[in-house]
Amino acid sequence: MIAELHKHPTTIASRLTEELTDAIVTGEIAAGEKISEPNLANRYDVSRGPLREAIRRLEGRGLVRHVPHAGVRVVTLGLDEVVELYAIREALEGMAARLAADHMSDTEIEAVRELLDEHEAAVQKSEGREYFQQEGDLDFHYRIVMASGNQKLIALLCGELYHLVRMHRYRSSRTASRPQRALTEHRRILDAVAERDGELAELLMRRHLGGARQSIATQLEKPND
Amino acid sequence: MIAELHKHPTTIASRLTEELTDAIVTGEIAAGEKISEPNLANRYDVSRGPLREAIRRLEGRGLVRHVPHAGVRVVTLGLDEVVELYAIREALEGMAARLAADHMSDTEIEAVRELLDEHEAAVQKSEGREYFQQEGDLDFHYRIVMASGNQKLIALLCGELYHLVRMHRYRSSRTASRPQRALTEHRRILDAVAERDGELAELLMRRHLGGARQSIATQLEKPND
DNA sequence: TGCCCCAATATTGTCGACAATAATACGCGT
DNA sequence: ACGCGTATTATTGTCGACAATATTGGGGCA
Repeated sequence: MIAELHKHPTTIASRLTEELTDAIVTGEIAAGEKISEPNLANRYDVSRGPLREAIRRLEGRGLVRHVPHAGVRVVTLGLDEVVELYAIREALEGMAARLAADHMSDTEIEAVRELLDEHEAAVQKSEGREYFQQEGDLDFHYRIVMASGNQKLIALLCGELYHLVRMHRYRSSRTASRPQRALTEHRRILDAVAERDGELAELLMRRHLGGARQSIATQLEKPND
Repeated sequence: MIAELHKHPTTIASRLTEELTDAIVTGEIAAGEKISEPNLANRYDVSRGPLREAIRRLEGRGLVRHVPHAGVRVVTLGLDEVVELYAIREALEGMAARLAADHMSDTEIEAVRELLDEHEAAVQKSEGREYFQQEGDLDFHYRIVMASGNQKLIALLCGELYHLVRMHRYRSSRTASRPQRALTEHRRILDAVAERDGELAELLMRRHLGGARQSIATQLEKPND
């Protein structure tokens, strides 16, 4: 988010798309909230034209739901839907890990290793600061997916699904992060990638995400809160 | 496409989205072609406003690619990209088949069985009419995915990926359809679903799609055409 | 009193015109 | 004659106003 002071003369609709995406993910615009076009238009000081185009893109990212002549609402993202999301991550990122074992360069592997070291330090220092760990978790997954080499897969995960994952994390912040355990699993996955063992990498990634999914599914059972 | 004479007062942008999707998929609008807004606007006799919104949605479906201030182009869909696509289908539809084994109702299973019978008859009667078989193939996959019960999965496959698959099929029509073999594999998958054997259903689906992927990947090697 | 129909209001959908950027073509200089 | 800078043109991006639809509130009737 530090960039964008590049030279590229970006368009209002593009800028709005990112701003609104961030606003929805962080909860600045509440889940389930009805989006009023005139409202948002002068809130972001833009015309309705670019705003509507940005909204159409949010629609494609699955962040809002649109019904003709009735407006758009931010998705609610119930726990069951998050479970669905994690099931898909299991399949897709398992595949990504397998491919990454073949495509990831040695230097990139080393870079991710250092990234995990930073996460380790961050976790040990600030015990309760789960927020950073959460974002750090996605950082790792992001790297693995990028290394898969499958462009469509990258677009799917980074362009749509990860936004929803982040959205869920901002909502239920204190839910079973278990940073130490996650970190260990990340290291194991990376080790498998480094050894070019795609099968193992996939297995470990699926287990990693499957565990997270079950953890969420468990909360779903409980009356909770 | 027979519908739409329902009562629902649909919007121009929505109608355009479907029309343009179909036009791109069938090749009426050529792959790689630059889309001119004024051109298409009076070609479909609409204003540029709804047209732009429809284009944004096509963008989300991965059918066109947009660069600011330079317009949008229809995606090219090289063979390597199709291979990427099938790799994703392998992961996602494998998962769908496993879930379908748990969720598909007996009556729905029977319905799909009849669908396959129709396909069988169609294949045997009109030998060379591959087109129908191609669409029929997606019909089967569509049913399995719908039965998975995972809404996000359904949206991903039916809302984005299948359009691209159909697009590829319209381009390279006569490429190794092997309808008889595909039909047999479909039956085996459905049998596994009927026996509630999710693991086997997933395995068979992955093999089914993996075979198709390798078939395409082979064409990729050859100098071809 | 409660329900239904109708009018008033607000919001979404659509349009045509204007502004900004990129592509093109022409002319000038070397 | 060739290349480059500039003017022209066309296309994309943006805006404000109008039309169509849904929602809300009020009034009448059973």
